[in-house]
Amino acid sequence: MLQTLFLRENKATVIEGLKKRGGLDVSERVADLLMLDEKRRQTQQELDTLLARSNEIAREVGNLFKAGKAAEANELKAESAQIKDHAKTLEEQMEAAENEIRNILFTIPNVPNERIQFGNGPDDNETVETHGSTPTLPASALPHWELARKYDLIDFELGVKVTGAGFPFYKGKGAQLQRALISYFLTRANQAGYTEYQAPLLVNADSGFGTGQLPDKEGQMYFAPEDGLYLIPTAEVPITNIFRDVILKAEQLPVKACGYTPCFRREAGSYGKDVRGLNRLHQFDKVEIVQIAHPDQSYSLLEEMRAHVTGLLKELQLPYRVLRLCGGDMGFASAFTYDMEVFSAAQEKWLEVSSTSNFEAFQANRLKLRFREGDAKPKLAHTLNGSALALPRIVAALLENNQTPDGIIIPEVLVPFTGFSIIQ
RNA sequence: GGUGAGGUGGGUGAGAGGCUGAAACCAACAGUUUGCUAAACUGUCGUACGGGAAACUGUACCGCGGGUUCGAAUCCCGCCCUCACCGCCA
Repeated sequence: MLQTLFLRENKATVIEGLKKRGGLDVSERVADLLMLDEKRRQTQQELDTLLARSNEIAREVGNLFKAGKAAEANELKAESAQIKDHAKTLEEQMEAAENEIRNILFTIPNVPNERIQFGNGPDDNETVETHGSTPTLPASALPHWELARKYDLIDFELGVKVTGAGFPFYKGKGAQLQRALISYFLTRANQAGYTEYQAPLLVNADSGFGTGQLPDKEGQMYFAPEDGLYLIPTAEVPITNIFRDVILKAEQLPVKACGYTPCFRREAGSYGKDVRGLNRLHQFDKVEIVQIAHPDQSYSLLEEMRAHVTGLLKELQLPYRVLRLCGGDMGFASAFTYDMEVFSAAQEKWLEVSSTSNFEAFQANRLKLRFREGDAKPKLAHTLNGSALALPRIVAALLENNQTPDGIIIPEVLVPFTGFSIIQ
């Protein structure tokens, strides 16, 4: 959520910047909002004056009663009654204006950073880095869902029986490979200075609101109505919300946190396309890295996070590319996003395995996540997060790219975690 | 699930209709003292939204929402949450 004050002072920049999101035009909404804001401030001034008078009367009445001048006190009471009526009207107006302002703010996405290009969608993203060569597989090569069956690693049908589509069982070496990847990712995040958390998998509405899943994208989350709790779609939600309503000291920045969680996504409406095998699931595992940063540092830290993620991909010896998303393909809250994709050789497809973003102050504004320098007024911090990494598509690429007539070769860095070097 | 207690500033915790944005203590920060550290002493020490060039100043906020009253942290009603004990259980 953008700040009203920021909007007031940077109206033109905001409107221009948002056009990069596929030509989005917010000029009308912003104009409405600023008008409401103007009205809100006027109303507040009026109301404050009124309440100040009311407080004054209350004090006088008290003094008069003490002095035994009941008659004079009763006169003042009459004035107070009038003020009260008027104040109530003004309060209602204030509240109405505030609500309208908030409702408009909810519809305005974050302003893309100046380095972000105009674009309408995925086709306009720029590749900023590629690494590794795509392996050429023999004609007999299999897609990962067939390899998973051949080596008895993943059972999709069993998942359907027990839960439903998109909830696979991992089995034997398949399950062990999952555990190894999680452990490897966490170990590397720890080494990079991220404090590990094991977070709740259900969160309350305040948290969903804090990171921006609510009020808009509630259809994406599983919901337990009895308890009013949401299953997390990513560890970003519980981990970032640790810092909701927190004022940090500037010296504490950057705060680096990480965590492994299963992620639950309803993926409503995405059936039928690219959903085979591990490509898109309702439940999947992911290690997430999060940073809370000083605004001056957030972009250098974003590069650090990108290097962390690509470092993992290099170690896993997966061919990858890094995309800088264009305005039209970026998430609602993001100001700058890198997507990391690995090449899945049998499907001959690039699969997104990480999305690493700087939200600048957009999320922090909702979270009321601030920092203080010296004894200055608190300022909003910047938040960043990235997958490091999401498992299923990594597994898909590993299985496909590393298949040999003898079996599936486990990358060397993983062997200490799996305890085996080949799946046969 | 049952019963009871309670939600006040970074923490502990007082306040029980006006003098309370809130005592005291702890923590934190700045300074004095000191060969250094510590101790001691002094001072500062909530947030938001307004007004103001600034100094400063107005309003709101004591879990949340209503109500009573000239006046509510304090009284009344509803809700939420936390804790303790019992029951059940990983």
